[in-house]
Amino acid sequence: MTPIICTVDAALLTLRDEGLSVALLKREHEPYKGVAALPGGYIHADEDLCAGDAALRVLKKKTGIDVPYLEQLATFSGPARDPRGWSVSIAYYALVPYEIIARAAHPGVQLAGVDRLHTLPFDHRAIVETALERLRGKSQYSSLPCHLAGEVFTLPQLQKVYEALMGEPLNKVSFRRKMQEMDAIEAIAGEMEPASAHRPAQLYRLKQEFRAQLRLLKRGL
Amino acid sequence: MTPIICTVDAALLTLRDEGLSVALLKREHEPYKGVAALPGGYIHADEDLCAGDAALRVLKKKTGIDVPYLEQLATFSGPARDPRGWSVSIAYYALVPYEIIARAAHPGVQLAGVDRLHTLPFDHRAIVETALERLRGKSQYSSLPCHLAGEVFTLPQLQKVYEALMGEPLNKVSFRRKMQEMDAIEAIAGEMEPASAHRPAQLYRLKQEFRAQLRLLKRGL
DNA sequence: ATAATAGTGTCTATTAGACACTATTAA
DNA sequence: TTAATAGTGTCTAATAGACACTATTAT
Repeated sequence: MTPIICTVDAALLTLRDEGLSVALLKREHEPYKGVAALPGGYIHADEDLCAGDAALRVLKKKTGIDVPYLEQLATFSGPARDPRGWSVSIAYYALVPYEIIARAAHPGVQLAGVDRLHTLPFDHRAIVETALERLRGKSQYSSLPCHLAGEVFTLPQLQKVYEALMGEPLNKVSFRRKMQEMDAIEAIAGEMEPASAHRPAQLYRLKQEFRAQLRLLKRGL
Repeated sequence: MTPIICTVDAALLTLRDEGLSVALLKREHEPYKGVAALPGGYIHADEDLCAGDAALRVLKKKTGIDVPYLEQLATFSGPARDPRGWSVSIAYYALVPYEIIARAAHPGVQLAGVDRLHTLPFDHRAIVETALERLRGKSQYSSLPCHLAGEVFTLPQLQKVYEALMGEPLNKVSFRRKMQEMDAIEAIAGEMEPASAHRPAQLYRLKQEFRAQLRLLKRGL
């Protein structure tokens, strides 16, 4: 009896001007050697303390990035998804502000717009779709999108992030009321865009205690 | 290098008068032989088409029940959760109307109220807690609780199910408006409780198309 | 001053909840 | 008829959105 193959895969998502994008890497080994795919790899039973650690290790090794937000997505499994045999992939998604990718990503990391994805090997397409569903769903009623907005951000910037994820414009007054009610971000003394010909916006950051845990709204946006 | 142990575990949840309960079974083998635990077992690479199939197979075999609603919960993993070695458990939760359990469950199936759980082996406690969080969270804005309400049910019964899950009384008018807006259940010609000394209630059932897929509300209950 | 965007006050529309009323059954 | 619960109409409260206004910057 051949053992089951245990791997992790991660959809590393970021928001650029071109829209939401996912990080792809050319595979170094068979199967699908040379094909762009999600970063992934075997669980190392001798060093990983859980599958999430394996995902962090793989992401750091293959993309160069210490991802600030990682969440388990779902586990994909079956006899046919990997040509090597019956396999389990514990899939994660990571949210990373684009500024971190621009600064730290390995040269081989490609960003592909999620709305015009080429075919991906294995069931990586399904993993990306599931990640988008999760991200868009949780954006309706949580602080999750803050993780795409950068270390510090203004409310107009954050609103644009939410709008990009929800796919529709939001009311400015309502958005600000909701952000206040959510109580997940805090103003920083100091302002931004002093080089711009208009009133500068207040800077905010995600409160420390909500970097790992989400803050939920009683009623959505 | 020892291979990673791949298993599935399931929290089979049902709603009785005593409240939300989870199905436990005395373990037939080591480790923890004789201890009450969640139904679970190895993935069988030669017969299971995915981990969800393994969960259905294990539940049918060990509890006697063909569960009508099964959803993947999360995957638990690590070197210490199982004394046999580095292991992965793909955890599921099942929702089953109590009438089905009363009719079909094997004699060995115990139901334990989730609010006064004894210690459970492995990380089964964490699995149950995660299932409850998921169930209660989704109950706020989806048709999920309908799966605990039986094959056919009345609106007052369904409201009691939602109230049990949300832990608070709901406004009758608002609840009915939301159920109508959700459009996941349909009235059945015929009525119920003709043996009762009051006006009989209209019977409803979950629409066919929402047995496998959830229906979501734009704004929660 | 003007242009540009940030931020807020306030009115209106929508949605949720309270409450009371009618409906239908058995005894 | 009464008692009991189902189901609904309608008023009030709470929430969300529209819109306009003030604020602050560079030119």
